[in-house]
Amino acid sequence: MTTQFTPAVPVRTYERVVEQIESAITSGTVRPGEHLPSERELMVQFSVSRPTIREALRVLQSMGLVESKPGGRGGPKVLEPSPASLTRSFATMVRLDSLSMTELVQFRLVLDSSACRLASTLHTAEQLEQMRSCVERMEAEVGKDAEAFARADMDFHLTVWEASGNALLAMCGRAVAGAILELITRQLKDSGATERTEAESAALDRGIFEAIAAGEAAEAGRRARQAIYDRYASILPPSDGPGLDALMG
Amino acid sequence: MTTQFTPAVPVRTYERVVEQIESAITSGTVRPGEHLPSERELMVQFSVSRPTIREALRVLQSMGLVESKPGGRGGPKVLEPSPASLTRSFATMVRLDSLSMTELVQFRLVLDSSACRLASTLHTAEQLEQMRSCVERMEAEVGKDAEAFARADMDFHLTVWEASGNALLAMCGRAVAGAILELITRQLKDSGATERTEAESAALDRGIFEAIAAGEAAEAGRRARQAIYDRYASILPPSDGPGLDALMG
DNA sequence: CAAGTGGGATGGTAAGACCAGTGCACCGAA
DNA sequence: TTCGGTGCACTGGTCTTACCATCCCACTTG
Repeated sequence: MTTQFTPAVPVRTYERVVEQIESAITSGTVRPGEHLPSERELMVQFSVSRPTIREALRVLQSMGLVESKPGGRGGPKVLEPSPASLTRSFATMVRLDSLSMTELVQFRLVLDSSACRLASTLHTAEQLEQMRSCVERMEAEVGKDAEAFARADMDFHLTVWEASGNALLAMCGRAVAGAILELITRQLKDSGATERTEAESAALDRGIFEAIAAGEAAEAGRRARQAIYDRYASILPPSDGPGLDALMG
Repeated sequence: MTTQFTPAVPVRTYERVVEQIESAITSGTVRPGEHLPSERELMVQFSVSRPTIREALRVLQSMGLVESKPGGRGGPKVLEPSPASLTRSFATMVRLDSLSMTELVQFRLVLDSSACRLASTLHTAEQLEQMRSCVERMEAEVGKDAEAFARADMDFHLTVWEASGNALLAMCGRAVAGAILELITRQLKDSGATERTEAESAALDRGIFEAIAAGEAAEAGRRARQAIYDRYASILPPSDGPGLDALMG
């Protein structure tokens, strides 16, 4: 025997509770909508104290797996799967990492063009109709209600992400678009100079829509890239140009 | 006055503690590597009891923001930003069936090919050397140490993501790769059938490396796409084919 | 039979205590 | 003087107990 002892890593009690409950949920032993035993019941079943149970429940809650409410008969409720936790993780990462505007725009360029390619072949008739509606709303609001225009713009992209059939792409797209929007509005409050590009934006989005409608994946991707580039390149430091250009070929 | 009372929503004490500490971290008041006050100190500063502080810390810990170890002078340590929490979210969602493996692979295909394109033009000499080293490590471990091979493989992609110059891309890439790896290895434990593709994987990665080294962005992206496709298409349900094919053009 | 009231269970929070591990400072030996 | 070991103080981990606010349900009462 070659002294193959495994390190005696200390394992937190509440972590084991988390593991067991988590696997009970993912394995379907308890289904969404059902209730776990109450804290007092769990502390008996796990042979641990209530604070330990509670710490475990807090972790599960922050993962979006369960929800605790007082009173309701029968303890913590198992929630429906939801992207809330992923969205939050993504958002905190974006906030935490002191990302540059260029990185955000670059990332969105990647996501958007891919989503458009996918949407070109995977869209449903209904989604296509919704895209058309959004584009028309944009065109109708050019130069009028800036907020309504922005909303229509966002709705268009939401629909595209939806139509890509990839929930991950959709979630990241929403998160990064939100982050960009936030930074932009903050930045604009300093510098002024807002609209005037509305007409161009609407035209770009219509171009994307038509490529998607025609099912021309490559063209849709190209137009999406170009749209992001045209819209945001001007607000990025010129020194960051290579980063964007590398993706434009 | 039009009866504009806001609902007296009960707010959990530990949630407020989480918020305050979280904003202290995201705002940079405390930096990664630094220590928060000890639990006993925090319970004085927040005027709450220790269990409340601990529940808040468990939540922050599950978000990957802090780490608690006994002894070390000065309380919980603030961690470097890491994709760990994102990785876990991905894996959990797939296990809960609210995300398919195909979506995960598709997402990685998008990220990987973009990262390779960027890396082709933005890489430093040092990073290039590191990539070469990883590829050679892979080739040396073919058919030998499976774990060392996997590590070299992962290191290669880590370097590529690093070289892309986009921290967001890198984080998401690491997260999705980690999730895929975790899910795959679990799946393999059930089905057996592992190696034999190691040689092919090494060859694919070498191809990517050479395209990056040559600065051929488009070719690097194409090869990265192909590599993901070849490696994972076989484990995905054939009905999900269109999703991947749409990106392969 | 309906409306209101009470009880009982739940989660939220607090206070106090003990244990095990860690790091540092101090002190003794080389 | 310097190196090494020992002890102490502090940390987090866990447990116990307790009290409060809330909520659901059943029972009582009109």
